[in-house]
Amino acid sequence: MSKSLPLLAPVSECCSSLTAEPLTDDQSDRLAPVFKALGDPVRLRLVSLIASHEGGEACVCDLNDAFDLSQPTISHHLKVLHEAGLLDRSKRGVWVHYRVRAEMLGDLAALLGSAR
Amino acid sequence: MSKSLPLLAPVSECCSSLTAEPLTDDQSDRLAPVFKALGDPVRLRLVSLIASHEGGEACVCDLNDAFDLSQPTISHHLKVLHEAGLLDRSKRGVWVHYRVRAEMLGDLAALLGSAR
DNA sequence: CACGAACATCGACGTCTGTCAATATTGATG
DNA sequence: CATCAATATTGACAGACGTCGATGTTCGTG
Repeated sequence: MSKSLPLLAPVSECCSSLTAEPLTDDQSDRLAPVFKALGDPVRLRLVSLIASHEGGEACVCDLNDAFDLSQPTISHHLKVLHEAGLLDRSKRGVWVHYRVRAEMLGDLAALLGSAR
Repeated sequence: MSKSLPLLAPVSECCSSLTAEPLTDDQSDRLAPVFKALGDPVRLRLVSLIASHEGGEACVCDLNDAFDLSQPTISHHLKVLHEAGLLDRSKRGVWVHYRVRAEMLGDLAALLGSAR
């Protein structure tokens, strides 16, 4: 039985280098869903829309208008990004605001940047 | 008609920041397949195995043994990574060696790291 | 040239994913 | 409390994806 990390443990607690030694099965199983979440054009654009929005956060209502997709579809993509640990979610009245988790992106950047 | 970039143009020629301004449709369409390629545990482990292998490259024969998967399956994953621009491929006799394209990983890292 | 080894391609199969319309939930407001 | 607006959930469906066994291709070697 392995000491399991919390579901959304920072990437840095999981693995910090691609080159020092190969990822274990566990590490790649934990890491892959995060990249998979980024591996969709709509979700990538959502992340960039939120990141570039003033205050670093955006309301779902703003995001819906940026796509030619149904509201449930956008909601679905936001859920995927949130569950991957890439977006924080905060409810303010009827509105829901999403914010990019810079720590997570930073960890991913450090991981990818570790290759010579 | 847009000035189309070559299929495997460096990420840096496509977009260098997630926060300066949102990605366009074209940019996210171009970028998403790269992250999608990394969004599979087997492929992530392949990248890390190759990156951490001596000389920064590995022969397919070494990689096959590291997984409990069929040889065609590994070959398929290597193809996906290669076509995403993440791996370079070189044939030496009967052997094929793959090498991580550090430039591509570096570009991705810079992109992800651009979030505050 | 025949054979075997390393790797790729093909075709098939079950599962996962992105999308939608319909519906549910939550909260503000009259 | 009734209603409306914002968002989430559900169920369905087509297409994409990961995997395999079988087969093809390329190259070194006897």
